[in-house]
Amino acid sequence: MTQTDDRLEEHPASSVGKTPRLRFAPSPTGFQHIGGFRTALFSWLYARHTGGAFILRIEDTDTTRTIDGAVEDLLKGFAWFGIDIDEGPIVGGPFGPYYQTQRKALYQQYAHQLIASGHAYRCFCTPERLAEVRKQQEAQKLPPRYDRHCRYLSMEERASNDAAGLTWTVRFAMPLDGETVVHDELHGDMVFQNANLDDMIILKSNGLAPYHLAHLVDDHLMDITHVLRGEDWISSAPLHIQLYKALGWEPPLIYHVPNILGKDKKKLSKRRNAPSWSDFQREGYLPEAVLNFMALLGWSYDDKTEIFSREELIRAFTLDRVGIASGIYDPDKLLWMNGYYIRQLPLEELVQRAFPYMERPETEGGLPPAIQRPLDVEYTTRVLNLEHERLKTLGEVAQMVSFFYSEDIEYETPLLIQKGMDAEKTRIALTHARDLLEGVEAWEHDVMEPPMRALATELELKPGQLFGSIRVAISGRTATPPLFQMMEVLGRERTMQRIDQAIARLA
RNA sequence: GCCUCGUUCGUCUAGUGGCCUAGGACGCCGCCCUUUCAAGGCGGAGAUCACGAGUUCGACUCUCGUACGAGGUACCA
Repeated sequence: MTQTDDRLEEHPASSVGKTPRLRFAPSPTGFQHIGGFRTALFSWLYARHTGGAFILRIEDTDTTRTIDGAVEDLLKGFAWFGIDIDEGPIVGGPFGPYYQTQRKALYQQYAHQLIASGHAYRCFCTPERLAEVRKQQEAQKLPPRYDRHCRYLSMEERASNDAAGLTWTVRFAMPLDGETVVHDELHGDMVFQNANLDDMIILKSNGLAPYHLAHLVDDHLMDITHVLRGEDWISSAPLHIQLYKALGWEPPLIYHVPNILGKDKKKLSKRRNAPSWSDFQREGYLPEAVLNFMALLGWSYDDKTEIFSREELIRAFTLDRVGIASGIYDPDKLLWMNGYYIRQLPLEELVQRAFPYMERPETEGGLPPAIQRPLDVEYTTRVLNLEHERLKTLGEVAQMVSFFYSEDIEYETPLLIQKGMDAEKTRIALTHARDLLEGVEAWEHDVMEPPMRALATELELKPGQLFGSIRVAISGRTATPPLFQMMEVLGRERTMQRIDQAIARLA
């Protein structure tokens, strides 16, 4: 037998050569962070790359932790990123339902099948007893594991427990010796000694299945070919392999993708250190930029390309280029990439996309107050044209352009006085500038600039000294777009008014 | 503690035995452009490829060990 044949045998026929079907299966216990979306993105990209299907399944079997609105938030996030779902809640599909709580009977059926075949058993231990066992094991520095008490119960004992009305769970009877090999497409073979493995619960006393059984039954029934999940699942993979074996099913191809870590090098967590998709949206990140950034977290195309549109990503994405080492999420690089994407936006589109951020009420998100509404599209286009390459997020737009819209600008008077100047010299310089501008025939930046430069020379000032004062006078700040373009957009009347106000301040 | 996975510039990464005196990007620094701030251009610092053995004519690339980090160790996913 050739080596190729061996590999084929390792890889179940059910998953090789078939149209790929990949799923993302989150539990609705909170918002989904960038790490979760990244894993979903890889599955989606591969499905789109191959013409396969992307399925969303909600793993809501832990009813105590389910949070209202989590699924809606997730769906909105997918929509924001442009990740479309072929089968799942709302869209439906031939393998539904796509909520695990609605598939309860299925898990029970297979749990009982496993009991019947001797691969699982009923466990009557109370949580109290389990806690006690664990405590003792810890005291003896033994690995905490179920002591398999109920695995060896006699028929009579089970009958009497039933008669006493004791509740029970179902546990998987792990092989006591030998080893389990988990074949992972990214990591290769991972070998586990069965003696180190636990008899895990595969059916809870409330009749619902925990992840281990539920996801596996669903993946099989939904004909999933490739399973991508976080590497934090590696340690339970041998259980899953044994489960597949006991059920007589071929496992799908398994890919444990690296986790995304926070600055603290800990796994990104919903409650601790991870932003949600809506945080990015609120702060004015472009979904295509965040998508591009996420794709590069644990995947790379080559040694230089890193800007990918959604379509380019689909074309370029393959699973063999997914990495195995977890990486730290770097907000600085995302910020840079977002600025890059903003700069690439056609001006009209920037205006359109920046509008919501300029119009939003000041109470929202603790961001700067809205500027006067309704906004004039033509005027705003001219304003944003000047700020375009200065923007890193859309969220900072309102703040940056506010002086173009408000009648009263605020600043500290000393800001007007440039290096090497004093109040009187500044006042005189501004007065000269005022008079010159008054007589300018066309209010256009390239018309105003030459005489103003000449004025600076005449007054024996450096351009920066004269222009710096005017800059503060008309904007109230020291960092702005180019002065004369700013004046042109601001208009003659307002510019003159502000210079007059500055002169008055210095008097 | 035990089990498992991982380890290339601060960060994301390229690299599959000789193309590597290790390439790109973000960030950082400098110069140029310039009325400010950006953007852009150019250049720089920054990795003894975690460490130690071994295999080999030759190792970032293969093997083993060690260290460190992370994940798991629930009737959570």
